Amino acid sequence: MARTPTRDVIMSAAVSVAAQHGISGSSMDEIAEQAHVAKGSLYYHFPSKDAIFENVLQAGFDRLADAIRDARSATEAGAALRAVTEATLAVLQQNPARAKIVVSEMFRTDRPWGDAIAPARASIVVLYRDVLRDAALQSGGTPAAEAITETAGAAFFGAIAGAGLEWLLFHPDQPIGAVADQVLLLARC
Amino acid sequence: MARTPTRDVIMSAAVSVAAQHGISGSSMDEIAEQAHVAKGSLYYHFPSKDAIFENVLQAGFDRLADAIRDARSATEAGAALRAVTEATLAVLQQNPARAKIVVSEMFRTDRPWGDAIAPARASIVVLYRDVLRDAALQSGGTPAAEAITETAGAAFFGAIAGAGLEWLLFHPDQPIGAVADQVLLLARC
DNA sequence: GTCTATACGCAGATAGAC
DNA sequence: GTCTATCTGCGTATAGAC
Repeated sequence: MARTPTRDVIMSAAVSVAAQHGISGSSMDEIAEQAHVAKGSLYYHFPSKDAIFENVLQAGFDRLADAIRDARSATEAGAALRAVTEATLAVLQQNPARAKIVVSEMFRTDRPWGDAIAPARASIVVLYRDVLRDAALQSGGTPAAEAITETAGAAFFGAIAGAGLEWLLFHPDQPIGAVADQVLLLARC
Repeated sequence: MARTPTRDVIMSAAVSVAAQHGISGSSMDEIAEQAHVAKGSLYYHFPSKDAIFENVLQAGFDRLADAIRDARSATEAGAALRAVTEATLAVLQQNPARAKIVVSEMFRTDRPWGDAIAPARASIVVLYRDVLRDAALQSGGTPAAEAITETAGAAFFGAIAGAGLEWLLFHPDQPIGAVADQVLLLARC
């Protein structure tokens, strides 16, 4: 079996540690231990602790964006809302540790790496907004697509994230479809 | 004017500092500076840093729960969904610094004070669930109220929180009613 | 590329005067 | 109740051998 590059091992370890203690609460000592490398080696692959988590978040946002795009394009228009919801939940489920970090960093603007990841973050909100716009057009144009803003996109993301974390943290035995039902239930009240 | 008790000054300062740097990133030195007291005085009013934030979060959760209950009971059944949404947004807007902390701690289970605030957190999710159940009964019993679980409550909270933070952080000029519209738009797609 | 050893500052917490 | 002074450990980051 091909050996995983040390750089990736370090990033995985960082995700795992940060899921437990938060990013600020994660020490380079613990990341090194979890990655089975010496602390000094971390600084060969990354210039600083901040750089590690900048890369972690960038990768997490990119993966989420890819999942949304895939679900949106691989689905007939009428079912896009459910497809995107389930695709997002699947990404969260696939790596719950990373999910906790990505979700909790989605609305933090005060990080050293804030400027670097802002575009990736913003594009995710826009993607969710566009999915909602598609659905509005599909259902006869009410509300008007232009009336749907990034704020609604953030609400959609928040709904999936809230349900997803409740699921993974407190009711992990629920099937993913049932969780999606609870999210989409907001769309029917 | 009556002087604010030092204990409250410290808690306000802690909120303000944590909104900028996160809880782990907040130092007792900076909290003391912001509160205009010496660091030693913090330890007269609280036994530890953790204790300060346990109290901050408990108070934040309690205030949110009160707002939800008030909005729910002061409204005729048909408008409860909007009333609760706007009431929640108003709480966030009234103290954005506290809002950031409360929202970001809603789905963290790994804190020293986790057990202490878990009941308050859980009761908020249940409150949102019950508001959704009310709305389902109101609109003719579809879906069945029993089919609406805490997961939907968490989704509802997440939707409001996501929209609210997007609003306060990136589009603070929007009127609160417009933000509520974007949240409730999820309910109409 | 990976290691060990170490420099250096900062954070949480305590002691004790006033 | 509030202050100043101080202890102590931990955390990031660097130096340099292998």
